[in-house]
Amino acid sequence: MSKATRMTKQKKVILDILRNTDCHPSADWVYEQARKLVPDISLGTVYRNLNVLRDSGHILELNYGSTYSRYDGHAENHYHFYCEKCHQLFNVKIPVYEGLDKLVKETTGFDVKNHRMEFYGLCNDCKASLSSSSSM
Amino acid sequence: MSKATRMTKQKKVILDILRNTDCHPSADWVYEQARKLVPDISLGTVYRNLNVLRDSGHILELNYGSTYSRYDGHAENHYHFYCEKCHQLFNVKIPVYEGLDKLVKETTGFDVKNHRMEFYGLCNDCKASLSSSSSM
DNA sequence: TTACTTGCAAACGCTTTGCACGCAC
DNA sequence: GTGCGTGCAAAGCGTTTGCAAGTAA
Repeated sequence: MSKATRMTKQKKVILDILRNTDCHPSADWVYEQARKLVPDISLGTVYRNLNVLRDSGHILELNYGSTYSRYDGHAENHYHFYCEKCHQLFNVKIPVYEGLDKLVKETTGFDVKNHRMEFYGLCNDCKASLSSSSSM
Repeated sequence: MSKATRMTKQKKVILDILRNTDCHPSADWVYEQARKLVPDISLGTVYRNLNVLRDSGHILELNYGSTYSRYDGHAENHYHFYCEKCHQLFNVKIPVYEGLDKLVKETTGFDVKNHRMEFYGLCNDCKASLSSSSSM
């Protein structure tokens, strides 16, 4: 399906970083981490590889909630929660409703391949810091 | 909840445009339409008002699927379908699962306020143009 | 009158890209 | 050896913002 895709040191490092984190980092964060292992890696290379890995289905690009994309090294579909105060992304551990794709396919006639769902609100820490009036 | 919010000619025009279209336009498209009614309106004003209207809950900002935001003048929650070929956004007419917010609230403990869902795939036109091999 | 809103244009921030060199295959 | 991937830096592009003038309340 995709082009040759040569496995370079840089691409391997980027994929490893994403696979071994449970947060949903920005391209810049990945770049900072990658520099510890490949000091002369460039930000352009990070972006290029993130796009390649996204296109080949190895990672997810999450582009809601803020002005920049975040990436997720776990490509199986799952839902996310976005905290509107601290802007963190969390995984939501409820089952993915596969049947929804079929329902929408029947309703619209479109060729539905997958779906995404994001929940919005306040995470535990931010909820607490609000209810205790001002925390500092 | 929000500031004074003065009703200006510009803000009214922008809201009217969004209320009276069934597509999900970009800021630039809104700007082009608004110029027909207020010729000397500026793009900065369009962006400022879109943000004000979004913050006051009058419109939705949809920022998935591409590098720029689209806007929806119908603020009640509903789901969307994004065509990966022609990049159009469509409304999906299935009921909104309000219970999901409660489920996630119970699962995570977070203060869940709302959720969004987007389906991805090919719309009817793009599906047809693919199945007929190459249309040109 | 007051201070929110505007038009203009410059600046901003994230992302992409052109180029020549380097390296995986 | 071939041509895809890289580092570097500049450009691209959607969006935001500082400022002085305009205008809704």
